[in-house]
Amino acid sequence: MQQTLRQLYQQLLKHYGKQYWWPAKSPFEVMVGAILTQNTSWRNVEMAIVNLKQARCLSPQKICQLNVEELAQLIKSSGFHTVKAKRLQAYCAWYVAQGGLKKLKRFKTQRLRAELLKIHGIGPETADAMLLYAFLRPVFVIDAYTKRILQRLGWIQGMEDYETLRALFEQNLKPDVNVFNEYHALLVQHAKHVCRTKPLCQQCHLYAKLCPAVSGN
DNA sequence: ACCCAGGGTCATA
DNA sequence: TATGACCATGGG
Repeated sequence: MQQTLRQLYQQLLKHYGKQYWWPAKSPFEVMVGAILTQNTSWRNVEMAIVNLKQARCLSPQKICQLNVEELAQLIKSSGFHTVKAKRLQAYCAWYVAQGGLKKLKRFKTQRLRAELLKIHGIGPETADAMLLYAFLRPVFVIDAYTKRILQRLGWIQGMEDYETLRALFEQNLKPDVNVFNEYHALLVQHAKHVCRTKPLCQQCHLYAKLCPAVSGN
């Protein structure tokens, strides 16, 4: 499995090139984006972030100070805005209470992950996206795309839970922040180019290279 | 008009 | 523990 996961990475990288994630100018912007993009296309999130910047509200303090209705209006384009406004404030309240980025960077990864998961509205994927793309920790982010692609390749059943899949990657790859960064981004990129419904896409260049038995070659 | 997107929480059985 | 409802906008 170590070899196949590595081959998948090489194939994706060769085909799509580097993705240079996360599209944000600061760690805090990554964190905000991670919450806003929950079950939402990145397009809609970008508009919300632009609104926050124009209103000069893209800081933990400002987000805490705004009332929820105002905040919800600013992020309206990202969908679920009433829910996400609360989540942003819950996250920023914690962020400020912990003393900001300098203090948080001192946390060990395990501890930081556990603390993030206690925050209302921060689940495993959002926490891991923050850990990898904002805190630069070697944590592999699993999402629906990752699961679907592995299933199409015939490498998993599809019933595995989040932690099982995360362990699959983390235990079979060297803990390299740059590789984990590109790998997850490449899986997202690839998922946009393959059929969502059909169990197998014959034209997909990956299958011939990675599982000839399945692709029929 | 229908489908879904870079999820998470909560109520129910 | 395991489903299902719910949150809601914008683009295809």
